[in-house]
Amino acid sequence: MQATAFSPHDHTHCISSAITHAKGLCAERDVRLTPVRQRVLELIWQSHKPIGAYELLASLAKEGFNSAPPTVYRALDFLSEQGLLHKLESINAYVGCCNPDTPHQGHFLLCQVCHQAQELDSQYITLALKVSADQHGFEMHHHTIEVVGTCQECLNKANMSEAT
Amino acid sequence: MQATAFSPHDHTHCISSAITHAKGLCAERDVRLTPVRQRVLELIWQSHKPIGAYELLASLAKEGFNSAPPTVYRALDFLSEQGLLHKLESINAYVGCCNPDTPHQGHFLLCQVCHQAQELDSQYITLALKVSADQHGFEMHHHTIEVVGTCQECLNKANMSEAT
DNA sequence: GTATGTTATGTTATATTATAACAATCGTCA
DNA sequence: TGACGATTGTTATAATATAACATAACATAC
Repeated sequence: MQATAFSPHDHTHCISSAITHAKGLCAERDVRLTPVRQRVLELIWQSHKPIGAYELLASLAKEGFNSAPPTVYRALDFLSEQGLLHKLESINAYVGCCNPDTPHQGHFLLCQVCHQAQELDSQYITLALKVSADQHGFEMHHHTIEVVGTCQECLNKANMSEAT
Repeated sequence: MQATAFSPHDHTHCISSAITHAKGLCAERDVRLTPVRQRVLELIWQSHKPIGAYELLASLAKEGFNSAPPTVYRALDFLSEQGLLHKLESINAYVGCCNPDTPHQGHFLLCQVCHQAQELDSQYITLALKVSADQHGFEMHHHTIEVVGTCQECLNKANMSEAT
């Protein structure tokens, strides 16, 4: 589990390592990380916040890529199938997946102030969901867990400015 | 907690009791459950499945209500503020809230086969989310928990037809 | 009971998010 | 090379949601 989204960190490193990782995975799986797919993944990782499809599309357009909606949605579909990103349903935005090796659905903390997203992978949450589903005889396929609130960094900033 | 959505039950009773309940709550809170708001709530409860805004709008139109999108979205906003319904973010659809007295966010089981939704209120899920949030110093405001899979009824049906 | 402010609704237009459908191109490999 | 599947291009449209401003209904102080 990576837990750095809300903290200062070398994000350039995040991007390049995510891309390297993605290239490796796609090679292994014998699927094609084409230029537009790779660029979309880079743009997603470059953004410090979850990014919407049409914002991606605008960036692609500036860079001379084809810029009709299907282009970006196809890339998002591909990346999603490969587990390289997650869609945040409550805000219709996309984030890179921190751990694309093992299939999973993310659990997310979304900060209302800085709009950054932190992916979690809590065993407890997964277990609690499984227990609830089992109690109802429900067979769980996938899930969406999005917690909206204020991250530690933004809470600190708020406290600082209050103290003055 | 109510756990009947996936099981056969007297749904007419669900609808009327939900409306009676809503009327009481709105009276207590001194807010107005106007005709269009009440009708939207009824339509939501009448539907056995989560229902979309434009489907509601079509029903309202047939009944002679004003039928421009703001009408239904305003009603949905009101009902949501009063805790009388939940929005299922992953499918852009709305369901009546089983327990509008106490403010909460629902946890939902969504069946891929019959498309019904079951609201849960699991203490374990809530606790697991709180623990995860606390670990990250994250102040939780609200959340979206949607589990997609197959409900017991539909699993049974599938097994039955397999057995033949 | 009427002026006034507030809440709710009507109306038009448009923003935002996403997909359908079909044509053209690219890659691969027999 | 030619045939096939995968990918991309292109046009159009579907589906979901909100902005902005006008009008009407309701509440209440005077």
